[in-house]
Amino acid sequence: MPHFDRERFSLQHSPGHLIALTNQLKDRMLERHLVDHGVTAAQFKVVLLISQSRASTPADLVRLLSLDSGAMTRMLDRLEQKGLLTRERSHEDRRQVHLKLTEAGIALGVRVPQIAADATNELTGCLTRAELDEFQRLMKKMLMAADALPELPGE
Amino acid sequence: MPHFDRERFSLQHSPGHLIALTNQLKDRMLERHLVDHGVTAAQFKVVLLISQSRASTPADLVRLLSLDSGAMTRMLDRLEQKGLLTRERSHEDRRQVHLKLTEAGIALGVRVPQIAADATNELTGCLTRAELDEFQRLMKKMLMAADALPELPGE
DNA sequence: GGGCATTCACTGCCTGGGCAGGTAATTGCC
DNA sequence: GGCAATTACCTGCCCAGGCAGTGAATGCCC
Repeated sequence: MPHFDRERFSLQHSPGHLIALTNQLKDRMLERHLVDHGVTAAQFKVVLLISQSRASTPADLVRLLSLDSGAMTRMLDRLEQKGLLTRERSHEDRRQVHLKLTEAGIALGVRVPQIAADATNELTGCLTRAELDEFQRLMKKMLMAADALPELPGE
Repeated sequence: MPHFDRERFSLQHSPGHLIALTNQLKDRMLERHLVDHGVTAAQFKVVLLISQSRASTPADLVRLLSLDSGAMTRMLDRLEQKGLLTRERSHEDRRQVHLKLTEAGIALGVRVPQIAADATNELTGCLTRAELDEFQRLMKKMLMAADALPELPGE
């Protein structure tokens, strides 16, 4: 039996809109914590993944972040522009581009987990541990049902 | 006691990234249901709110959707361009612009609740009723804690 | 009633994502 | 070995949101 029907549909109470608002709130909080470090919420994800050695090419990032390849190219343009990383064509596979953080990028990468943890705590601080666990479980359930959860290599 | 700290922070398992992925999935599903009707997920919200008489000016929409005023101007440009609505300067308050759906806009507005319900059911179909209720409750809790839930006039 | 703050809609400029198409390199298959 | 399919990255063209600043209209308050 479906949860919603035509008569009862109200945007304000729909899960979809709540998700959009929650996502917006999360980004705002994260941006606020990041503003002094000169990067945006979107850029921080890239720096974090490279810093944690989870990604070393644009294709890695596209897979991990479920983003478009074209968007990633431009994102890396901006990060390169800011002097946070460098691109270098791979020798083994000349299609690939190797990403390496600069010194500034490494320094930022060290700070970034604490910033992300702070922002996440600010968002979820009003929830109990059990509520937070359930919240994450439900999102994973929906993502897995739609096969939209990128699997993690080496885990 | 905070939920997260620097050492344990992994983007893939963080609530923030799960929210982003869930939001992305929701938009993809909604776009797929809407593509035959010639509007995007963002545009459908505007048509729905005007159709349900919850908004009649750009300022209403900005409040209800928690969007930027400049973004709304451009959104309305596109919808006007598509022939879904018209703008008319208010006579009582000449700062305001009254929004009115055209016939095509009204026709779309009739269909849109069913489409939204279908898309929402597709997203949440894997949850039980209790899980869905809890999911919505938790999001409202976070939004209210941050005062980021637009209150609904007349409810 | 005049002066001032606020509201409303809009504009320019930026970041950001999706899609389609293009090119080069690699892989796989016969 | 050669050819087709795939992969990786990039580009142009969209839609979309945030921020800052503008100008006009309104409300407020003395």
